[in-house]
Amino acid sequence: MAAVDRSLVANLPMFAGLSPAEQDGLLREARSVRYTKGSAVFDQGAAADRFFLLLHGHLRVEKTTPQGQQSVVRYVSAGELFGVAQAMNMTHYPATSVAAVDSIALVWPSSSWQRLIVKYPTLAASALQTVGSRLQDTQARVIEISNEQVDQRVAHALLRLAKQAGKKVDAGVEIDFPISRQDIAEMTGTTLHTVSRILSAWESEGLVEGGRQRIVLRDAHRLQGLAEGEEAIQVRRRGP
Amino acid sequence: MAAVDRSLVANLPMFAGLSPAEQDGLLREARSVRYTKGSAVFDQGAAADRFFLLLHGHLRVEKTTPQGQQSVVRYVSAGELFGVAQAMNMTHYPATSVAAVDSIALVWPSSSWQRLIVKYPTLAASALQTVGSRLQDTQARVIEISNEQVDQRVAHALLRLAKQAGKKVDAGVEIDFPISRQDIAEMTGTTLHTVSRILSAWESEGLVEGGRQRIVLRDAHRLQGLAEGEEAIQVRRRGP
DNA sequence: CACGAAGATTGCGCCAGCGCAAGTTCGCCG
DNA sequence: CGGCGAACTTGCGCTGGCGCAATCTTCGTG
Repeated sequence: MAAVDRSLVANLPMFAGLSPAEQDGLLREARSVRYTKGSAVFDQGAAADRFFLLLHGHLRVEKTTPQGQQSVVRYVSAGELFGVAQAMNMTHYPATSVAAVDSIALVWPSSSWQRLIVKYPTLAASALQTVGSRLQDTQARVIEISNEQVDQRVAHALLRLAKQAGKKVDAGVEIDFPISRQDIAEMTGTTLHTVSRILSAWESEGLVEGGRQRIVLRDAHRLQGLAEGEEAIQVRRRGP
Repeated sequence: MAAVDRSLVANLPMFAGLSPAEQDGLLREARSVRYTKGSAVFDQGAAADRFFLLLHGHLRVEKTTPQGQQSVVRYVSAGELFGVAQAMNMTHYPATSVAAVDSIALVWPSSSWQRLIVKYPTLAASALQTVGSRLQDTQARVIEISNEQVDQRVAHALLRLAKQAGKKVDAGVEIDFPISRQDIAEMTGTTLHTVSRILSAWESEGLVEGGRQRIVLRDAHRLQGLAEGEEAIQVRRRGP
């Protein structure tokens, strides 16, 4: 747990409004922790005694119902605040966060939150903005799931993932962490089987390229079209 | 636009941490505005130049996609902050708010937000909490829509509405504002037809009592059971 | 290098719930 | 008080996509 270097965070919006001295002050209260792929940063229902800033890696946030149904709520990318349950007056984490790849996060004790937001008002603003944009995303998802066909939703999900964690490769844009068909199903409110069928179809059309826990978008533009409701290139009906 | 009496708001959590003098100070910057049933408090896409506290009434918040699909995002009840888009760094309102009944709200200019949260830190905390619990609700909805059957979702929606805006009447608990089958359909991601069928079935079982834009829950307990996945009392299959 | 386990694919049958369409009731307004 | 429109109800047929189940592929591990 060496001191965290300012340069790692100085260009994040959250730190932008702070002087170097303030940045150091805020960092001094944090520890830096590594999480290996597959390990949980915190579990749904656990006491919300810490909050985090992801420095490196990707997390999958998932929620399980009392009946055992699981859903992927979102993915967290580097630079994002997360685990701020305490700030919303919740005593326990509402979901589980799992490292999708080896990751590093800054960790503060929740008990410092009140004191810190007084000292560094940017923090409250950042939190509000983080939570706000998450709310927007989630509402967008509700509307998608309510109004769109499964293939449109999968297209939307892939495009969003690519935007958030896309890495340019020869073949197109690859999603930069391992993600299974099951994960995509849980993001889009469908089943692993249906996702698999859809991706297979798209693969044979050259829209995407799949692999085990791997997806490359080869034609983001046509996917965008699908997401917006254009008919897939498919069995053509007999015309009049 | 008479001065707002402190007594109207003193018992709201948002004002609880403030001295009477501070309460007055905050109120002095607000105007009180009436909205007649059916009128819009603000429109989706409009500049977010004001934020609000609902004093009396109920609002329906709805969102329309570019393709024209509409969804009911939530209902706002008295005592809640709303229209705080500006606080999340959004320049425009992401949804439309319509008065479901004649309503009264306190209105502050968004431009004062920054100054006010410095002067009254409770305000930032309230906003964060408001947005946070909204996020929780919305995520819960995603999971419901993803994993539950339509009748379960409708049951959940009714129970939530009753909890939030239920009025005790002889026959049970009535939802305290006009709400159409269409509205419920838009909340649960289904069609008006399906909602109508479900409510008719429930009515004939004595679970609810309906009317034009009116719903009374007669047996919240059994509805709760349905919401949690118990089989409806229905055509019994031949046993083995 | 062989094996096991997790992930992915694919065929088949079925049904919840949507779309369409026709009718009914309610409440309001002239 | 009568007529109109909005809200609601209901029947019918069709289909998207789910559930099940069997098989294949890939990767990690001993």
